[in-house]
Amino acid sequence: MNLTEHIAAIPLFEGLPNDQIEELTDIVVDQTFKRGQSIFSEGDEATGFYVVASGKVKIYKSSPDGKEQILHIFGPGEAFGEVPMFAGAHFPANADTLEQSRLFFFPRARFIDLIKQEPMLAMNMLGALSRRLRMLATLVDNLSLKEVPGRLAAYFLHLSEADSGADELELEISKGQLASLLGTIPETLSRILAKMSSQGIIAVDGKKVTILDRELLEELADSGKLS
Amino acid sequence: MNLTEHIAAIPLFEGLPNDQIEELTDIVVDQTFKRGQSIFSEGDEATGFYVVASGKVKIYKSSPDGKEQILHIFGPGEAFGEVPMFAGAHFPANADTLEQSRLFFFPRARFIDLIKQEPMLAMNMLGALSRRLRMLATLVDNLSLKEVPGRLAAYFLHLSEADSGADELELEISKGQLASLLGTIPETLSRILAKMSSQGIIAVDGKKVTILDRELLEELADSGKLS
DNA sequence: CCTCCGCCTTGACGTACGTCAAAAGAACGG
DNA sequence: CCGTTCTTTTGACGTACGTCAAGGCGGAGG
Repeated sequence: MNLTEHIAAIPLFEGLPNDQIEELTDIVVDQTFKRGQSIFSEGDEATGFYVVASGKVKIYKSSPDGKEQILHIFGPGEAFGEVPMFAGAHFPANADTLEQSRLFFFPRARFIDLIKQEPMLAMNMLGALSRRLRMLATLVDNLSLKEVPGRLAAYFLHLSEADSGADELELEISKGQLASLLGTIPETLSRILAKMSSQGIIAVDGKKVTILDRELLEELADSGKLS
Repeated sequence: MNLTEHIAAIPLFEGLPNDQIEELTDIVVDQTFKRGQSIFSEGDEATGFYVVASGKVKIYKSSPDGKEQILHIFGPGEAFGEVPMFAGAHFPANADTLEQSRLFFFPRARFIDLIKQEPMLAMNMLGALSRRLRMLATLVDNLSLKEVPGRLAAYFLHLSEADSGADELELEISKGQLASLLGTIPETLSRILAKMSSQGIIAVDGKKVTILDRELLEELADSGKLS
């Protein structure tokens, strides 16, 4: 698979005419990052945005005392860092790789030119941002209206859905990362996993989680309590 | 001021050629809502989006047991409800008026046609969504990394900035609403306001808040503690 | 095979904040 | 001017979850 084919396969660029894909290929910068590397930090000037070709990237905010809240985790085909392209010149959060990753970088000015020419591209970008907004809205919802067991239950159900309703889930991130994504800390997550196991709602084996009682899990996700 | 002038004054439509403004005027629906009325609810099918002409609107999520978390409060000139236009067919949150409000409604299909013709409109929409995304990101940040006093301090500083650094602030929403916006409850907010007053950081008189010690307030906003 | 070093788990403990309850102001209509 | 209702305040109390600290466990490397 050559570069042009990679680009054409990115969902964000779906439905674009071939000459636009070519133009994108012309302006893209192909970059490789090692595991745990910083891609950009909050406040950095944004000169363009990224698409994940392979690997995983976390977007997060961190507090002065080192705690961090993960906002998103992006995998292959997903774009990040577009916000400052349209809203301002600096990144509103940090981005690190979670594993070795290949990223496509699109420089700001040349990309904006393309958008202005191609309405389809603009529509795709609008769609991407809207979905992002929707995810953040549910994150806020979870953080403020549910306690940790509820968030965790919702997360498992979300994973299950993404895997067409499967009962066996594979965590793709470490439990520490998961804790940060849920707005808590590893210790708390660990305790809750133990509790949910002991109640027969799920079974945990390393990174493999099996849903045993979907009913209870759903109840929990709807703000039910773990007794 | 006639309808066309109103429309032309909306930031979202800034820089559009006159014929596009005319087209917008053709498709807009002018609506009036009383205080406390529901505009749409989470899950409702979205047939278009809104712009606030006058009044105030809150966007919020609510939990089964009646608690609510406000995501945004929009005033004159601001748009809301665009997300499902691009990401799906239903609204991801609820919208209620906070006071009597006049809203412009733009039907989905006809508006999308306009976007496809006019890149400037697309760019404006992208800018609006990006700014929204940025706000939500800081909300998540605050909710998970700061305790309530820190969030409140950050909110006051934000208000002050919006008023070019003034020390006298006017709360435009009730304290109950403010509590919900900060992800807490009126009781807690009340106690913290009392504490901040007694420490001479601020003075509170009804809806008027005066910043007495900006230094301390900034320290607090950066995750400092209230002793 | 053993050691080192992340990651995960478990326990004891403190506290910020939510809940429940009651009362005092404000706001509003008759 | 007074009842009704909503908002805000204050107090007593419970608890989910964060902090601190000490092991277990498994992989990587010598």
